Amino acid sequence: MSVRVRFAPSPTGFLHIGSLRTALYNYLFAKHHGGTCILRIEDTDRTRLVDGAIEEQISSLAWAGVVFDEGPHVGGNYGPYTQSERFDLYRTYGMQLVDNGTAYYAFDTSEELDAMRQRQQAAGIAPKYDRSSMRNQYTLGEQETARLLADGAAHVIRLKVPLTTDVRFHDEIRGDVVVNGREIDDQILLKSDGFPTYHLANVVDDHLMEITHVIRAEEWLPSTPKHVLLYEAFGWNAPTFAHVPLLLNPDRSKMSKRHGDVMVRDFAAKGYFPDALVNFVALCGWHPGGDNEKFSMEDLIAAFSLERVNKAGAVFDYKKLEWMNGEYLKSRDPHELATALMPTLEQRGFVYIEPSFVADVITLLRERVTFLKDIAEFGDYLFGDTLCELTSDQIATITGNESVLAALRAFHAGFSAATLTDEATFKAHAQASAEQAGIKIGAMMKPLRLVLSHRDVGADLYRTLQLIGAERCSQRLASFLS
RNA sequence: GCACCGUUCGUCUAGGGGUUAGGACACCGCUCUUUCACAGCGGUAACACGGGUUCAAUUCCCGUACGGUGUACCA
Repeated sequence: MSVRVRFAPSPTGFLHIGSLRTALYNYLFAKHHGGTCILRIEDTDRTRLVDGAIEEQISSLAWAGVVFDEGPHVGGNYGPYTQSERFDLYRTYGMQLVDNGTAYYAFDTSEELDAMRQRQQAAGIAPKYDRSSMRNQYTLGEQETARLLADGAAHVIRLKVPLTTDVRFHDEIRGDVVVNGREIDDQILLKSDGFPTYHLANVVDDHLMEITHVIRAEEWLPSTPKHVLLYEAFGWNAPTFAHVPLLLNPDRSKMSKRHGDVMVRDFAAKGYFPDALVNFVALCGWHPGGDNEKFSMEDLIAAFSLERVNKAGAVFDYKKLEWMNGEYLKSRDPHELATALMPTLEQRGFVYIEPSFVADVITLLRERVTFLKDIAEFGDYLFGDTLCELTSDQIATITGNESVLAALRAFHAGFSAATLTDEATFKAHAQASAEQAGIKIGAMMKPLRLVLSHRDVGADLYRTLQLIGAERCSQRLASFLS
């Protein structure tokens, strides 16, 4: 049987980084096994829908390289892939359970349910639907139930959980899990608005779409027994379950904003490379063994297995992610990077710049920054002639010492395009200029850098001057010295 | 509260009955260097605790502690 997995988000907002990882694991698992990866939209909570969320999530996923073989946007033989378009299906299947005695009608109002929970809390017992005292098919009797239904009374369908039998299932990551029936609530399957809850819709769709492996976040582990019960009630075989560990905040709670970016689009906007993010996030909770940490999508697909997914949650380390991004920045082809940087440069007003020049600048500066777009800022003195303001400290560094100024004048005086033909010539000229003013070459370099770039730090000066070009260097020296 | 899941350096992790417990990020130091970086070299730093089982346990079992998740007509 070929592998079929699904990623099933709710369109309630932007794509969360944790969701990306769950989607990624599904994708990797499917591709590793030559299987099918499906996108299904779980929009059964009509109150939480967010406009445009589906499109945003799909595009965030696509940005990261997670694409689907089936889904609302690409079609497939198991559609529709949006649950609201499968509305009638769930009622039909829900009724099937009522008919076979594994689910039942209940008529309680939310106030009555609240009161029940309060009573239970006061009595110190776990809040759970009390089938024997609430208003449902069993306490009301068949006749009254039929009458209420005929009157169109608001009602829900609840799962009839066996009172004391153990529910057991195997999780690929966690092993065998056993939960006693008395711990499991009579979950609502069909809400009074006619929509299914997650649990019903999820099980029905996973079965109908022939899902073989349910790979989802650990937060679903506690409700899995309900799903197992549902499969049994329908007489269906349950898929294989695999609950992946959570992504965590530094305080080890479930990852959320507050501690940093959590939406995939935030990472994209910040300038992370999609493959760096994917590489990093794949390694949060999974490791193929060995010392390698760089994995392309192809590598990940080849290496991925559920057996090597960890059990414990992983704190999301933004620092290490930055390092990872830097690694990608350093290993990428400069010409490709130049193309990617062009829009940013244009935004900053640097137009008519040769891509090959940009590539040279990237090669020169990329070891010093984390993000590609940082180069537009960090190398502004290379791209344009409007330099940032010098601080008073910086001015003092240059003009505070008469010898330094003398060295700069000497440097300027003998400076020409020929000075930059090779590094030795440049060095010799700088050396001579410093000596003439009676200072060491080291004492002149920083002031020289400041005059030409208005920055304290930067790349190797010889290469920097070369890229600025002899003419612009001369102009900058002249305008400062005058 | 109850249920479930988890616990190797600060963080991500490798490992696995006998190891100097390995790597990476971060941090510190050194080297290189006109600066900042990069790179190279080196360093600090971990098997939560208590019982078993065993010749031997960080590794297997059981408890405890701690943490997380769940406990909705949300997913």
